Amino acid sequence: MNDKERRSMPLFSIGIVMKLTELTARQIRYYEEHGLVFPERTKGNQRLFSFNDVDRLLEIKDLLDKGLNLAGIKLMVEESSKKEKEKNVKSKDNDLSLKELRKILRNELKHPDRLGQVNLRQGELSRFFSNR
Amino acid sequence: MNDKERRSMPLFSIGIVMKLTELTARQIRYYEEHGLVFPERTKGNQRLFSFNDVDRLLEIKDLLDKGLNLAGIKLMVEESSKKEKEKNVKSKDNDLSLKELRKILRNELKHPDRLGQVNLRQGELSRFFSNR
DNA sequence: ATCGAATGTTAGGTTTCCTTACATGAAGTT
DNA sequence: AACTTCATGTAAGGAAACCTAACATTCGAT
Repeated sequence: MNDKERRSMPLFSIGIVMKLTELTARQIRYYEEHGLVFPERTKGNQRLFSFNDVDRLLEIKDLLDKGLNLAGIKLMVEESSKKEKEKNVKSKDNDLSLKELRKILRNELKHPDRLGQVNLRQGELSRFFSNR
Repeated sequence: MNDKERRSMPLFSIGIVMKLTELTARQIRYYEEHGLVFPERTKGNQRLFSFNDVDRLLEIKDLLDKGLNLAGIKLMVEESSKKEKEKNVKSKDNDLSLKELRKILRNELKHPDRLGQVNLRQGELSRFFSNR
């Protein structure tokens, strides 16, 4: 499993995504309805979002805050997705990066500090897991 | 938000964790009952697992496969958690690592390849997000 | 004043998860 | 062989989270 797969893996329920993005369920569904995100579904038809999806939602939120309307945002996110794709084509395989990554990720903790409901600060997850 | 927080963040429903770990719900709950993992809970009392929790479950599964019983496993995972903690104490703050991480994570994809149900290969997530 | 875009809200139904309790298979004990 | 114990399966009843569809509201633009 490489980075690409990892980031497109359906992991999060809509409830979690709400907390991560501080968007309402209504908003998220509305954006999907208008072709801005494409979460997977469980067998029971419930939405499952990937890191990429969350990234995209954060980007959407960002643009909304800046006054864009959905039509404009749609163009923007499609655009930035294309760019990413190109980058991907040009960039080498990421198995090497993975090794580095592991090396970097050599620190650990133990007891979750009872964070409970972390409201992700705008763009934090995005910046980490994504690449705009 | 640093790496540590990110990894202890309650994100995954038990359903997802089942797929990630290939453990049954019964098993996961049983391990919790016996003090091997400590997932958070939603307001409605549903379990929410972090990356660390998933890591730990993968480690447990590993040890089970090797014939250990829960008592032994409990000792092991407690041990390895302690080690992680020590490492953490010694290691510098990871905001620097974060910068490197971002640099490394400069590749993207677009359309999830309809993976649907990825059964995480044993230890893959673990190796990526954790550090044993 | 009207319209459309974005979001809120509500209702009814389905899926997922919860706990509790009892059942079962495999291993070890007596 | 009968008994235990451990790890897991399974079933029941209920609660939480999610679903779609429909209607309501807000607000900026015409």
